[in-house]
Amino acid sequence: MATKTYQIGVEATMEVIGGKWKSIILCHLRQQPMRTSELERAIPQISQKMLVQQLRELEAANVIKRHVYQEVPPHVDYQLTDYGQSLSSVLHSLCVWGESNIDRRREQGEDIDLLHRDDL
Amino acid sequence: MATKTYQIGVEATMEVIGGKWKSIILCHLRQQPMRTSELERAIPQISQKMLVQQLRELEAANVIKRHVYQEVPPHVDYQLTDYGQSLSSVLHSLCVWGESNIDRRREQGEDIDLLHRDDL
DNA sequence: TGGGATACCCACCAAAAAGTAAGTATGGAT
DNA sequence: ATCCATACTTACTTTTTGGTGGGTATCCCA
Repeated sequence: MATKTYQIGVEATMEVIGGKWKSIILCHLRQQPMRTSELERAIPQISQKMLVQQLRELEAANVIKRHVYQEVPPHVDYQLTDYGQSLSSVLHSLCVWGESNIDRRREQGEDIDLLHRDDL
Repeated sequence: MATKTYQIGVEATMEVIGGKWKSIILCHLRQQPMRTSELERAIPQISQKMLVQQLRELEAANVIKRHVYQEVPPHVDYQLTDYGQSLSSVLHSLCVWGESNIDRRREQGEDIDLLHRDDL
């Protein structure tokens, strides 16, 4: 079997949280468990297909856990695993830097808006 | 002019450091200024085209600076701007989490290798 | 005259990621 | 019988990203 080789740690991190949607999903789940429909509302630009696909990949990477409530209509939520919690400070710093980036660009005259700041 | 709207700060961060290569390039530049050929050696999987393209985008985002030495043969290097430096702790935490992710996977029996740890 | 070194740039093509729109399944309420 | 809500799933298309192989420019040196 071939050995998988990384040059530098960040490569492995980006396999887990990289891509257009994963870090956004994780930042939301960092604050509280959320069900599919809540995530759809929190991330209005995402398609249902991408949301489900990204959730499956995050589950496979063991950073989130899918919890099914035995109810009708169906009720499912997603939350960080303990391992996913270990990403919490990384995710927080990603949010905070983005906020400062937005502030800076706004000061330079860009017409730019941020709806939710990360408070925790 | 349309207002650009972000839901959450991490979206803006990922515009700057997202994609397959940008965070890797930045992690290398975090340690010291590097010239094109050094970056090529440090990131052996990247093609010349992608390297140049990503460097241009990082320059446009104002996180790195291109420095031309007036010499023959040509000599150029890239370094973080002051603003790029503000990403330093984010980049470091991305490297460190990746390292722990690799360690964990190795403990679980994966055949996996990491060449360079982030020491600073 | 032409080769070496460095740092590109460009045209073209392939692969991967993402978007769209529709369909499936469950069981309760009307 | 039909509809509702939720949480998917699938087929198909478009967009984005990445790869290949070439070419340009400079000046020195043999």
